[in-house]
Amino acid sequence: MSPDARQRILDAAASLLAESGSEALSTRAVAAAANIQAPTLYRIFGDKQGLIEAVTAYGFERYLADKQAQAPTGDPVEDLRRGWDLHVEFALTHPDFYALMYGSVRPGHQPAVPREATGLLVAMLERVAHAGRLRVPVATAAQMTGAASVGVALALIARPEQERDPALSARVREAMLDAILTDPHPARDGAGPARDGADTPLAARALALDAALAGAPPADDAPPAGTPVDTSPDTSSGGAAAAGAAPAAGALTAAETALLRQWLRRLAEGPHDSTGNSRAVR
Amino acid sequence: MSPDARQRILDAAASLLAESGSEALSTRAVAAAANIQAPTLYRIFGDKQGLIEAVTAYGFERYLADKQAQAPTGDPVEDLRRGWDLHVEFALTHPDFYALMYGSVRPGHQPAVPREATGLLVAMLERVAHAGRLRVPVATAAQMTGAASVGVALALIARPEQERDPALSARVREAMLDAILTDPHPARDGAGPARDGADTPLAARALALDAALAGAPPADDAPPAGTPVDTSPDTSSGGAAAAGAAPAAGALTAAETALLRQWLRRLAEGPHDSTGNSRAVR
DNA sequence: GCGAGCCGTTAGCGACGCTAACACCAAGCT
DNA sequence: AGCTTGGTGTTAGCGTCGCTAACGGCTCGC
Repeated sequence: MSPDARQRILDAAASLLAESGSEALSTRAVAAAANIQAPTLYRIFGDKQGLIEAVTAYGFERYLADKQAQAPTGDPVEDLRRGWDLHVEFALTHPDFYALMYGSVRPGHQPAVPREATGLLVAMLERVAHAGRLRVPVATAAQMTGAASVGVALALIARPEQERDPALSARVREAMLDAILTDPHPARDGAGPARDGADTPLAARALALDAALAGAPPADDAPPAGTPVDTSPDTSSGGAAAAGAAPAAGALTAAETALLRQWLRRLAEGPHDSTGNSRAVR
Repeated sequence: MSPDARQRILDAAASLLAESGSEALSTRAVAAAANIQAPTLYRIFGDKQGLIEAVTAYGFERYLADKQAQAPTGDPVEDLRRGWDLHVEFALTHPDFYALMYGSVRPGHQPAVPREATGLLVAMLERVAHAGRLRVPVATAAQMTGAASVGVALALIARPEQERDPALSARVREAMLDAILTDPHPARDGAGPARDGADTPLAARALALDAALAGAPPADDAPPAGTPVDTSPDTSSGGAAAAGAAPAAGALTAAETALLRQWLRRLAEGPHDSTGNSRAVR
């Protein structure tokens, strides 16, 4: 009677969500639409949150599979731009999915899809760093661009369609790129302030070396399943560098490489960290 | 028996929300805590969404009343900075309130508190524009900074407390200010970009960084004391650069810098593979 | 005095997330 | 073959939720 109940449930939930919004996504309605009973749903997904995470991940991956083929450009910065635009485009074309993924925040915990998307973002940024174009550490750039892009997407889908400023996303995107990249962009409106300080080459060089020490940039199609995403800013402390993954720096030991990379990131951060709260990097 | 039922309900709902999170905010629990019956609650607030908007507005205004006295500085840009920080600080000190205000997005409609907060933001930006410091329209700047600050606050709330990067907010804030403000920093002598190639091998990168470090005198052990404090972190650093002596590697001590440079030279002449640095990691 | 409107209370409706308990059925073991 | 075993489907129901109809007592203008 039911060849693949899980898939039927996911399809039913996805169409129910796309058509009637997240408020209509009840377990009863999904079970009725998938023509199964409630206990089967709970046996497969555990509880409603498990269903939600599964259906959001399902929709997200289906969208990525459609669009990911266009990703690889030669320029990693351009890839980063396209990643931003893809993110916002997904939010606008599937607002209910996006609201469920990013727009339902519970203070303690982060669901699965944003973490997965952060992995893709980190992979993109590692390629950018490998090209010597990043002037902040990859983790910092990932946090900044991730937070800003989510904020833009939520702001866009929160207001009615005709009130949305279509240029908002690109403006914030370029502002963030200006903040994390080294080079001034070649061809945009010439009003760019061209404010690369004399310190940026040092930071860029440190980060480029750090990226090289981390190993080759991840391949285009392979999402870094194994690469640890060091969310904590000051961390790593050897976990990444020392444990597995010894990079090609044969001249240094693993412990030395770990300490070296730590220093490189401190170099890239600059002499002092902004803001009154100077407890950023101890 | 009930001098002011509305106020009692609001207080009960606020404490219930602050203590037990948004999931415990049921109309039944609020009614029981306020010692009233369900129909009274619905007569006053209409439905649960009305209660939520009222209680979030209540908490937000109470917070604003506490902090708003410190607002007026002479500099409107500094006021804008404080407004940003106030926003993020509110999100971090009252995460459940904030999650209810900004973190529960329904694709069509925007609740009351964000609209009210946007009004304050627009007022601040109008003063900035009046001072001639804005280079984009006020509405544009409001959308950009509003979206980015909400994204930052939600990103900070979403992850556990010890994983939060305390500098993230300031970094994104300054990036947005750089994007919407006219440049107050005097243009410096623009040393050439001195970019290194896209795929420089590891040795070249090590040497490039070593050369950059050679220009900087080894920093003394107290970096922040001597360096002039600049409010704008990323961009400027004009004080340090204008001091002549190059981008001080203030993040590292003299001994660390020495050992770092030693390692860099070992990296440069070490047995790195001739095939290029494409060593797969995972 | 007296109808009119306001307010609190009781009781309950329909829907929700979730689960115990049982029926069935194919597969493996003695 | 007989029996156990484990997975699957089904029924029925528990406790809670948001929300509301209906009633009774209250004050108040007339």
